[in-house]
Amino acid sequence: MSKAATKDSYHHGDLRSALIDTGLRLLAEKEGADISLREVARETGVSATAVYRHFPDKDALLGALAYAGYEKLFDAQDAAAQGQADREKAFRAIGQAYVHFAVANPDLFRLMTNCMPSAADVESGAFPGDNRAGVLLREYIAALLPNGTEWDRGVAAVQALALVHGLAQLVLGGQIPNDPKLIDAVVDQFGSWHDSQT
Amino acid sequence: MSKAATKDSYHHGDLRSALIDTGLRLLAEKEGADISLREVARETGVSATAVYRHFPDKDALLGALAYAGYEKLFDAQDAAAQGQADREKAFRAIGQAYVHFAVANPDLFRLMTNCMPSAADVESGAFPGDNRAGVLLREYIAALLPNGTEWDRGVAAVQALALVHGLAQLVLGGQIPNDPKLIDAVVDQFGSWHDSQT
DNA sequence: GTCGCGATGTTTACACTGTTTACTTACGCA
DNA sequence: TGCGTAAGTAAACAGTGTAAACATCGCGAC
Repeated sequence: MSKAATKDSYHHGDLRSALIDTGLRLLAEKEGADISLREVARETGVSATAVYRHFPDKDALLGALAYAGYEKLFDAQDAAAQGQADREKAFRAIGQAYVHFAVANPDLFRLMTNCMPSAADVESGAFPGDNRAGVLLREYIAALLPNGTEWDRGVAAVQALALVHGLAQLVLGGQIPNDPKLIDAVVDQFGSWHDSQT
Repeated sequence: MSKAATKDSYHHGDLRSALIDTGLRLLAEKEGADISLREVARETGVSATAVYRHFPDKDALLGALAYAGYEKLFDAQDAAAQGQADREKAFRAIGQAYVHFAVANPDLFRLMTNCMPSAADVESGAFPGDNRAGVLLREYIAALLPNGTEWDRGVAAVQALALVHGLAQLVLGGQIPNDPKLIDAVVDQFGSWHDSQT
């Protein structure tokens, strides 16, 4: 943002974020078709090789798009959790927000799952692992299983992640109808299972 | 199989299945890299355009590979269910077999999820929806929820699918350690949840 | 002020991809 | 025996990711 707004000059000003912006736009516009480095450059009004001044290769560009996608996802999850009365409802809202985000941004979400940060990435700080959703997940599970071992809590966390992620994937693939009531019911029942275990 | 074994002649004999074989082989060999039509043809010892006599385009070839993958997956699930004492254990074995298959064949599994048969495909008969795993899933859920409505059973089925599919995806992506004990525990606990609800 | 250097662009080129078109081969049936 | 057609080929085209060499601007040191 420091040297932006000089888009007509030889030097672009802030090409890196401009490329990310058009990348996100193309992902939102072109349903199903995957994105090409040259197209992102062309649509930004810049030569293809200019991209290489800001990203080592195409994967890095896609990774940056995925990163931006995760930030949008976390924002949506935060917003969904904000309005909830208690922690349990917030927890469920976060899970539902995950699926709804995937449905609303199918291509971006698919890209995100392809470039998903591994546990190593998060620990090394390359990805923002300290997002509010992750914190809430840990908090919620700790509260649900106060007497549970670390192992039990880990299993519960994995279950929550897998359920929500698999649900999103299946809805996107058309194996499960995109029915908000069904999605909410699946997530809600997962919560009540853990309730019944306390 | 009818006119095979004449691989040295101008006409290949059974090129279609030969292409599928090398496609599966390449998927198993090249970790992470995606497959190219030309490479499949080259590796089969045939020109690239010969592929088009058997598949309308690349997507169709990949679809055939995915189809073959599903058959292997269903076989693995059948085998896993076979040795189990009761239906409940068979149910869990099927779920675990799903994840283990994904871990053992990561690239094939990724391809399968990209070319996943939609509900419409299965109903139209394009994909074998009558696999033993699907039947067992329905049977098992019907037995678990004898008094449940159709809706309840649908929710339970979606939960089972989403949990197992999401688990496979997360393990493949490295977000969850590839720990068989963890995988089994996650699937097992899902079963005990439903047990506690009956 | 101006000068030069490094960051940021561009053009050109290469190997590779999926796909179309036109041509060739050989199998099976009349 | 001959021929139609299914099943192969080679050549060409547009598009891709990327490397190499060249051009342009911005900013700090003299």
